[in-house]
Amino acid sequence: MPTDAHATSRVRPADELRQVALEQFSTVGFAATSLQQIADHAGYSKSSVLYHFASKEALLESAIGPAIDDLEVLLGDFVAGGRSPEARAVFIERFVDFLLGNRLAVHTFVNQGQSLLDIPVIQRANTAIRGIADSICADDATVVENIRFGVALAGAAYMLVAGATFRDEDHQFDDVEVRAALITVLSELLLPADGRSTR
Amino acid sequence: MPTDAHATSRVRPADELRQVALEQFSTVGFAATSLQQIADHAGYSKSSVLYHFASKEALLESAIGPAIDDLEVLLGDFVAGGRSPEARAVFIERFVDFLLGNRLAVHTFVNQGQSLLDIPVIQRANTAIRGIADSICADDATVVENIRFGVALAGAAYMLVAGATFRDEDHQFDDVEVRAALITVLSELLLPADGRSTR
DNA sequence: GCAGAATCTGACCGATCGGTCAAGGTACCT
DNA sequence: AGGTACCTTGACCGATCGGTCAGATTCTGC
Repeated sequence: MPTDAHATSRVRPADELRQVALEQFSTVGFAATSLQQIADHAGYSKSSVLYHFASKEALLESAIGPAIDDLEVLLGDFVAGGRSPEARAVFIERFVDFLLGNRLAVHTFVNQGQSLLDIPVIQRANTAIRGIADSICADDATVVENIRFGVALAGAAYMLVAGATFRDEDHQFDDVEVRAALITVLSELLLPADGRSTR
Repeated sequence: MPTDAHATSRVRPADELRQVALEQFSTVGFAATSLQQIADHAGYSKSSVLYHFASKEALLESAIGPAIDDLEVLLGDFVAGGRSPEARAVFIERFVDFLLGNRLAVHTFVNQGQSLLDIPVIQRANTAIRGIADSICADDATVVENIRFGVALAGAAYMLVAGATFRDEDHQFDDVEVRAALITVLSELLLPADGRSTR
């Protein structure tokens, strides 16, 4: 018997499963999310999930892989360009847009990147993050610089998903406001300011 | 038998298990950590773990409960005191010391606080965090203010544990340096600065 | 209409999960 | 020696885990 729960759905099943899985992975955690839960949320059976994706790991890879691709492009462009304050400003804006456009994926590998080190796509993500850190902070960067960078990136990533937990339902932020605020705060942190050295 | 006056006192099993469990919970995740893993790491059997703690949840509660107690005291003192820049500066310093002294517990409920909402001690932690946010940010705080606060706290918490992942083995930070750097960065974010409003 | 590919599903597998229980070990008390 | 309170453990339980597989169903090109 066909279940018309998703019979009329024109969304491709694989995409739908990716989205549901990403929501679970980012909020509940990869290990804590079972294939059965993903299947239930998406309206499929567990077997169907494993038909579209060879394994739970492959599903994770498929869900956050594109975001890592974007991040690597972002990193490449930044490394190719200069490290002037102007270039940094452009990078910050693009980086915030990246965070907003891939918030679930970002939250997943930022929060769980250290516990999933044996998964290839996570290794790719960690490498990219380290690359960005190396690019922003010179080799002779001070501890303060490294802390500043880590606080900025991790804090920004956290605010996009978990931060919503601490807001009332009717006090949720507007994405446009969040974008502007994140750019402001990250600029304060990562751009040279009067009387402060960034390297 | 409570009193053991021998010079070399054995480590109490419950404390040892708490420590091992906390290391696992903070790095691998609560759901992803099995009682068997904890038992193996501590050199006990799974049954012994469940002898000292009624359940996996009770073990979590026992492991991060004291940190939440400290956080609540910290919050209470700050609320009782003023919100002057000087009071904020004192709070920031105490907060950083709290983070350094409870880094594993903090990392656990900051990163997983949203996925463990049904556990009492986690609810307590979330309430405390929200209380701190309300105290630092006035009701009429701008979006930028909220973002700044969230980035600061989440970023700082993340840097203490996960941040170590992105450092080479022989380039680890010194705690004294980290303390000073965190105070610097958090002060930049949360204290009123020239030409910028904090509320 | 029909063949074949694509999709979906329930039954099933070995492993592991959190948790229970009774038996045994050990140290100190009288 | 017995008693007893504390500690540790293996055997065991039902449930669920990720994953396999054969078969039923739907879709598509001819």
